[in-house]
Amino acid sequence: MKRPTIADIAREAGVSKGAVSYALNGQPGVSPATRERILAVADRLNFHADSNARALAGAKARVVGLTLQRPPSTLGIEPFFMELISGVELELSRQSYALLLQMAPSRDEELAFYRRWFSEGRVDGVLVCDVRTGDPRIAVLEELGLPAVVIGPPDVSGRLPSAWSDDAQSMVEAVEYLAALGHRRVARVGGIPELAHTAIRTRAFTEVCARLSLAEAVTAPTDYSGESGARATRRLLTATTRPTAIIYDNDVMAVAGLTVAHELGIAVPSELSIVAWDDSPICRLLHPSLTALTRDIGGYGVAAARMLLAAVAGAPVESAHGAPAHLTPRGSTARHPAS
Amino acid sequence: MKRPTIADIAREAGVSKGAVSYALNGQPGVSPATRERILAVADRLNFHADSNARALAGAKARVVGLTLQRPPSTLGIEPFFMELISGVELELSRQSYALLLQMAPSRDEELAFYRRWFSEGRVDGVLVCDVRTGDPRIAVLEELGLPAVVIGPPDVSGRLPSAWSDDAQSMVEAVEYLAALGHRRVARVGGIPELAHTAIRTRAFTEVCARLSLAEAVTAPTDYSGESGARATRRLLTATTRPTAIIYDNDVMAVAGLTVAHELGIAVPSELSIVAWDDSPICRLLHPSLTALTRDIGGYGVAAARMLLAAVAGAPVESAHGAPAHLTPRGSTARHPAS
DNA sequence: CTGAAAGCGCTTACAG
DNA sequence: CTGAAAGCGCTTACAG
Repeated sequence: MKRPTIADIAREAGVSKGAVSYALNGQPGVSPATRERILAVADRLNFHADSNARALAGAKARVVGLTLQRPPSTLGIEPFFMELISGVELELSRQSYALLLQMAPSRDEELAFYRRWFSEGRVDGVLVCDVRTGDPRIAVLEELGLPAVVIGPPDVSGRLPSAWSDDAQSMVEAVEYLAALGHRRVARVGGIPELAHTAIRTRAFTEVCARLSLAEAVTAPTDYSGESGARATRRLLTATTRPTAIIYDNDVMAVAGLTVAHELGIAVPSELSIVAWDDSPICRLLHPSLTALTRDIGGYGVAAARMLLAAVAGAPVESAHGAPAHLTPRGSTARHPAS
Repeated sequence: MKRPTIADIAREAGVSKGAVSYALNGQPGVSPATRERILAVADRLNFHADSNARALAGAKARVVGLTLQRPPSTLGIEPFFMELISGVELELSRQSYALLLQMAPSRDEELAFYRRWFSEGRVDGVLVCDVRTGDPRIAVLEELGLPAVVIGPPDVSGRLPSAWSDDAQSMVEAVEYLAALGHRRVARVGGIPELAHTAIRTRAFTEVCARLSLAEAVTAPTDYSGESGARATRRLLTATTRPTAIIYDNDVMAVAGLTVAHELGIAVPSELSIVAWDDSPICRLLHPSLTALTRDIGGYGVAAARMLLAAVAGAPVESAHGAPAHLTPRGSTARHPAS
């Protein structure tokens, strides 16, 4: 099937190719009558400008890139990223942009993809996830001058704008809630320690526990997988003095934690309270349903995409703070000692 | 930052642009010595050919597209698709291809994306998911002549090659297993009825139940969400004669079903056996762990991507059958009446 | 084996 | 307001 070009349209409409381009892109330079005639022909021929030709001629590629670092063996993507991508897509579609998705086995390869995309002129900008302290990607992106938005805390995003919310505040809310329920030994099953937002949560957790004079605030590190969450929970619950409440850095691990408690014969919530950071349908479906720190993850995606497209368009873009995760109390938390 | 072009390389290496192109693409037309010199320069300048220019000049865009139909409100992507996408990416990366991911609110918009991608010259081919009987996308893709591979049963893929496995056989395996455990009233919480593979499973379920003289084989339709799975389970378990075993068309609904059973005070597996179609880490983590129909979803993605790239390269491609899902017995199934 | 040139389908100054 | 032309960075016949 032959695709129509602006030359076809120009011929049909009896104008020059330049006029067609101006009309199609809403640029001045053609009279309203001519414009309308051109658009009618384009519509009739079901014309869509070749994106390669447009990009080559200096217009935007109308594509942004997103890389996800994950070992090649890992199957699937965490719920967090699924929601994030949904949100990103929502905003991109709205502005007729497409998303190039790339899984990278390592941080180095992630960097290589950014460089390659830049060299190949494939993307107009990129989204950056899972930022670590001193993440080399920030400097490289700044150096390349490729528009980019960081989905993560602003203090590690360098001069790049970031979209995130205040994790420290949410952590304080969760711990204060547990303390108000009478818990004195609160533990945490944390995310990947190297990630910047994990560090922020850890610091906040330690500080608020100290401020409330709770027992030593233990954070068990994990890789975010259900398996590692289960292992960490087992270790915490079989220690000599076990915690009466555990905060999990994601919902997958909280589900695993609930199962481990069952398995050890520890009743939730009467003997153990559980809080999941990030809410998901499964938190509501379980029995007991999980108390969660709820946030609009898709909203992060929408915001980040919007900021990125603004940056691509050359507008000055500032970091945006979304609403912090807020506590949604459900059946997995209760007073301690349970009354 | 200025990106190097083949002109820069040609100048540095003291050859023509044509020679650079031939050398870079492994084409004949340059002597080994010249080729090596050119490649060395390209490497030193960290050169990557502009993909827009390449595609415009008639080479491949090195991008394939994948659309996912989902209502705009839906957050997240089902585990099945995450695994599938992981597999697709794995193979695409291997061949230096990128993936354009697009969520479409409706079937019509999905079609519009295919057409647009084709017109814009954005993709070399597309992957097609969630095929229905008489799906209009098949005919459109055949008409456009855009290389495409269907991830779904071959009997609805028209002349397009498909990657899938025999769902009927797996369904038979699951029902025979339950019958062997003594179950006579087996129900099913099925997926979206319009999808071709759902229809195949439903037919197989009905047939095998009849063959084994089991009670009327009821399939409750759902939209694959945990919520709809929970509702369907509640209905089945509160009917006058309730089933003693339920097969769920995905893991999310099986988890929801287990929770509903708990909630109604029906013990799993002693009073109710549960089988999940598609296995996932959560099936193993739950208590009891879920008996599942396990299949290599990522493998479908790998196979489909490989077939698509072969088709893009102009090779004849035949539909491929992967290994069918096989039963992985775990704690959620037992003899009935439980001994 | 190599070089010079046309052409892919656009966009965008530049003249009229 | 419009047309003719250059140019984006490649690939690929076509001559030498």
